[in-house]
Amino acid sequence: MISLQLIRDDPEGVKAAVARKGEPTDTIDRLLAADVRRRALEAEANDLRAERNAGNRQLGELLRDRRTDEAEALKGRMAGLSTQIDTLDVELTALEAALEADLLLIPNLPHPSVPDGRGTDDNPVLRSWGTPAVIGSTPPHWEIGERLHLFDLERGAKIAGSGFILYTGAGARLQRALIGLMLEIAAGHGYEELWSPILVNAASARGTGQLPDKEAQMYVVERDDLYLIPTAEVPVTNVYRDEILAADRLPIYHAAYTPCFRREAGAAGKDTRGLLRVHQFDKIEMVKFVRPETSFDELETLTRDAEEVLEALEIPHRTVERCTADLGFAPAKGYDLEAWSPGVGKWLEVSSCSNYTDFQARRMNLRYRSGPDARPELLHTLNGSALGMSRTYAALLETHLQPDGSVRIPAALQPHFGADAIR
RNA sequence: GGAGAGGUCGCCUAGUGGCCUAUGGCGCCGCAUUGGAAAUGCGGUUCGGGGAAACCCGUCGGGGGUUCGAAUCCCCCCCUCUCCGCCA
Repeated sequence: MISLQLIRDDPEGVKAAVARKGEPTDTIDRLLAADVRRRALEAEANDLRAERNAGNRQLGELLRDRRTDEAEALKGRMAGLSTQIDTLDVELTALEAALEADLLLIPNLPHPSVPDGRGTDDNPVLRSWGTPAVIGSTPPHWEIGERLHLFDLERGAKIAGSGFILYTGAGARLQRALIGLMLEIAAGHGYEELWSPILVNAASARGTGQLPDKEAQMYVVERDDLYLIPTAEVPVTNVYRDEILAADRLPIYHAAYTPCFRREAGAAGKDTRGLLRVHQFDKIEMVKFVRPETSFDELETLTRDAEEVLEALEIPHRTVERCTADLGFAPAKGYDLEAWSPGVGKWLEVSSCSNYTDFQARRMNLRYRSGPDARPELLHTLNGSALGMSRTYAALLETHLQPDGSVRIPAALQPHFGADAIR
């Protein structure tokens, strides 16, 4: 959520920034009107409370002194005050709820450096690594996987449904090896490993911005009011929710492996073959908690850390900057890593690295204290995948398929996989 | 799932309807003392909202209720601990 103060101070600037993301701006005027009204009501209720507090103090003294008649008279007046306060409170509570609800719907403002655009086609390519193989030079990963018995899409669908992958034998081991390598690389960059819950409560889902914006994307365990995480970003970013961290603890880097669950509602038929778009996939997520003035530099190193995984896997890839239309609800700026899939003939998004500035921190009431006597301030949060597994897995199979039908295992992965090829 | 005990300002803790405008200790910060320190003494030390400020308001796990008035009484929920049951 963005700062209400900022909306008060510069409503037109906020509207312009929201409009750049293509999000509606009508909530902003409504919000400002509600804010004015709220503050007036609050001041009024505040004064009445001060009066009641003083009166009650006096009433206590009267009762102690056994001045019963005076006490009874005062009681009558106090009761009237409380009725007035209650009336104001009812309106105030409703107003605050509406204000909060509106505030939660306003996206984070894009950083001025974010390029304008209408969709993914407008994402500028910043850099690329490796030489993409010619389209059609290799079969798609689902054919490779079937021939080498790496995964079983039909039985996965039988067990859970379409989009739930059953990995088998060497295919399962490859999955585990990738997780091991990625966690090891993250550890090498100073990310402390976490192993977290993969169901979260509503407060956590709200904290990172999944609620209310992306509720339809999540699997919900209604009976227990829990949500299956769509990314480790949710549990890991919420680790310090409602805390005040000492500045000398910053920056904090965490990395976590988790399965991720996404309903992908509305995406049916769109790049869904094989491992391209699945309901459950594995991912290593890096999360950073940093001082505000460092967050954009931290985004650059975060992105580099993710790129290094693709380099270790020897997969040609490119880094694009997400334009305003593709940036997403909560980030202020972000990059995507796209691995080349010669079998599918597409660039596959395998990582998304974003700076959320204070957007998530404000929702989570997550602050830090710059010195012993300093006021708590919001810190900045970032996260990036390193990497999303199933598409990386697909690109890996297609990239390293050998003429003899085997798949070469890149050197960095061999210690984790325990062999130099899948035959 | 059942029974019980708890949740108070970083930590510990007092507090059974109005001198609670929340006690005391530890820790921390400042000042005094000192050549410097320790010890000692004095003062400060939750977080948030409003306000130029003085100051006012809220905040005792969360939400409701009773009352002129709730940390305190009642109801619901969450969390922690102990015991029992079930169980990977």
